[in-house]
Amino acid sequence: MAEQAVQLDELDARLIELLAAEPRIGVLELSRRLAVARGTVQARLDKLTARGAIKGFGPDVTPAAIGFGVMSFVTLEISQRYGHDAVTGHLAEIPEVLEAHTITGGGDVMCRIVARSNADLQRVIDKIVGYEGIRRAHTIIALAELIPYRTVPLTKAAIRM
Amino acid sequence: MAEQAVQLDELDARLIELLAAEPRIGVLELSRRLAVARGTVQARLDKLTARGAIKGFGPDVTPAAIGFGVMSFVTLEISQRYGHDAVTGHLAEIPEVLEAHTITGGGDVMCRIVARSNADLQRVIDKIVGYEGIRRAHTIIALAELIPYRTVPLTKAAIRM
DNA sequence: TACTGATTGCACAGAATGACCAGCCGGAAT
DNA sequence: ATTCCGGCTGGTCATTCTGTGCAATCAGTA
Repeated sequence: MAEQAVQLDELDARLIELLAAEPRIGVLELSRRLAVARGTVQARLDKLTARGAIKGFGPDVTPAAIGFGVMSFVTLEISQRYGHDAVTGHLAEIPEVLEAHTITGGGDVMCRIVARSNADLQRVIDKIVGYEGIRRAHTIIALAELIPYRTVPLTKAAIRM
Repeated sequence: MAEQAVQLDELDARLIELLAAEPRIGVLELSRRLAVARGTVQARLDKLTARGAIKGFGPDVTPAAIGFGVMSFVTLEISQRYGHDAVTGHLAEIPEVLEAHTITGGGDVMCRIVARSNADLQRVIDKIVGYEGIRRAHTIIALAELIPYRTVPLTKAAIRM
């Protein structure tokens, strides 16, 4: 967690934006589009990835496109006796759990779940709550995606701190 | 939204897994690791991206690493008079809004918000609710990331439908 | 002025890419 | 059984990109 907040400049932001728009283009092409030397692009990219600003370039899998059309947010209430670690271990074993966070407020853990259908969602939730450490689950189904996950606007907002 | 659920096979799953683990390796290296012909890897990748199973290979920006260390889920209650479109437009203009979904249950819209600090979160929320179409906001702050966003386990679960 | 860090332009060898093609294989249809 | 077909293989080709190193330039700072 030793992440020092990286201060981006305008070139970094444009670099990320370009990369987000056309991820398969290489360093050379990037340097041409940005009108800077190739070495500069390489240095910037190395720095951004080294400092953690760019985690990676993983393939963005669309769950809906591989059969998991139902997405939902599930809030869990966990027994105090069981630590978060145990619950995390349990959730990590369920592939339909895409992410999980501890949260403030009524619930203790918020996780994002996908399933093949509403009926299948029931199965997944049963799998989640079928663990002693979890007392109850509150399910919210996502009906439509208004804004798909994005970070490009954020990088632009980050250039002058 | 013409996404036909793509049926993955075991090679697809291994391909995605490898790509997720080491995103910068090329097609040739992939073919070596998977012990298949290079053309096969190219064909598979083309098919997966063409059918939408892989949305892209965008740079995964870590908001926390560029100064936005606070993450939260905000549930919005919107006025019925204003359509979702108007609200979407408003939210889309706020860079700190990383994604948004319409949902079932008490709220109407769930969105993911980041901010530089708790104080800054207040500013962002004010910006969100400073719009007529939005009546109130319910904020849940994410304290710790138990499971970072992942899809690899899901691809494995998808191979036999 | 001297120093440091970043950027530039250039060069090189090695490697990967996209594009082909002929051959092979298993399953499905005839 | 025979034919057809899609997918996979292994190979080649010219082109392009990558990683690397280097000297020179430039801006900001000590």
